[in-house]
Amino acid sequence: MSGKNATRERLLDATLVTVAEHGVAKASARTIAARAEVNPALIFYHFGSVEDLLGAACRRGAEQRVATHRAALHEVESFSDLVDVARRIHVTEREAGHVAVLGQLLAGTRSHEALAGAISDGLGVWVQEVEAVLHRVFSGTVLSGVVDVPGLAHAMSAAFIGLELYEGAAPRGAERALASLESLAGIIAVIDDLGPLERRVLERRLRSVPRPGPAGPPDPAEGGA
Amino acid sequence: MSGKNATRERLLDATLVTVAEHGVAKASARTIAARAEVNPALIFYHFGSVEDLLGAACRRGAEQRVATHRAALHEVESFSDLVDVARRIHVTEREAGHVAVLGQLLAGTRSHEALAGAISDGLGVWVQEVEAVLHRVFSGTVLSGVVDVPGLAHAMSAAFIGLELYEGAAPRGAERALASLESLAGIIAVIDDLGPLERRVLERRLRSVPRPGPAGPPDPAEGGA
DNA sequence: GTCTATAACTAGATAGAC
DNA sequence: GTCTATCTAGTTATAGAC
Repeated sequence: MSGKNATRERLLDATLVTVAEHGVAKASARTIAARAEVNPALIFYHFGSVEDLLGAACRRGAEQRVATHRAALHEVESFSDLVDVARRIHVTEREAGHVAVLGQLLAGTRSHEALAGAISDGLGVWVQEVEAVLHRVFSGTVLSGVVDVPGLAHAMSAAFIGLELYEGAAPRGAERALASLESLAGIIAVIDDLGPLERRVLERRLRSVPRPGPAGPPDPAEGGA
Repeated sequence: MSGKNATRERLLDATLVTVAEHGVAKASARTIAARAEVNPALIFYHFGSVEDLLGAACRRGAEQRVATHRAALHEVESFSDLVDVARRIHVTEREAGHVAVLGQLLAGTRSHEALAGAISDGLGVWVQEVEAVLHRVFSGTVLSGVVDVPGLAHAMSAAFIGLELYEGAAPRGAERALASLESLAGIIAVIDDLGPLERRVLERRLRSVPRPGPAGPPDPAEGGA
């Protein structure tokens, strides 16, 4: 596993770094190859096209980043914990621009439609992890069964990516956005810590809220993995 | 005001359409000029560079889209209304990809850093509108004063842009994300409709939640307009 | 004020040498 | 399996005609 794999790995890593640092617009065969210190033609030899390389790097990157934070995510037990971990992930990934890679590729999908599948898969890795966390966070609370957890996992993942892109243009605004989530976490904590009496009242009232329906079929692209 | 302005307008409109339909990657001087049925050189004559044209189109587009939905936003009186309007905006803008333009340019910022100012301004137009709506929605509720409204306006705007980008790769996922917000709106409605007794209890408990601090300085870029 | 012609460069992709 | 040389097409931008 020296020759071929080494070049492949170098190219995949170089792609992620290039997209993270300079955006998908500058992620050409030449710039990526230069960063990998490899001949540009090898991109087409190993991956067929720049687009396919981007797709492969996307899946790899999502796995890598989620793996980095999986331990922290597994320790989340409350919504406050979640906001806390979100902030730490934000800080960790901000500098390197790792999460923004998904945003970059998401934007690139409009011109390179074949990327959609890879991106959907990459996003799925995050969504799945977030969903598991949310299930844990809401189980046993008054909100269990009322909140559409899988849907919320999608919403939070999309929102986080929006935030990471936002960061690039208006860091102060992104910071304030994240800070506001902390006040939300505080509110949810209060609701969750109500006494048994108030809790009973709230539970009864919440029955009027329409329950989330079944999931429905997934996106065509994200079926695979 | 026939000649010059007509060409300028044509170019601005063509830019928005091109970015919305094919993404910022395909928004070259040639493709934009072709869509405007104008000579590519006129872009450099009127705007100096493609980047500056993108910036000008961004500000214009933000104003245009917010103006389209301003009336609906002004009628929002509750969180359920807001989710409802958000969904209608989503449906209206989805096809044309108008909101995703901001996402596209946000992604483009990493390679064209001079764009940051224009994008921050464009985002500011949305954030300001959302902030006004949120103030109205939360005023008089138990959550008034507890929620960091300006921060939340930033967060919701960023989240919405993330969602519109998401739509491009995984429409089904974006749909589920939006649907989950409706269950959240239902929960907030319940909390807001509590009887005076429970309301009093909740209010007292919420005092323990740290109040949002003052705003702090805005982003360097979004100071101007 | 408007546009043509063109320069200087970079893109993706391939054929074929080694 | 790896890389050089090269082709075609598309990129920004400008100089100068009208």
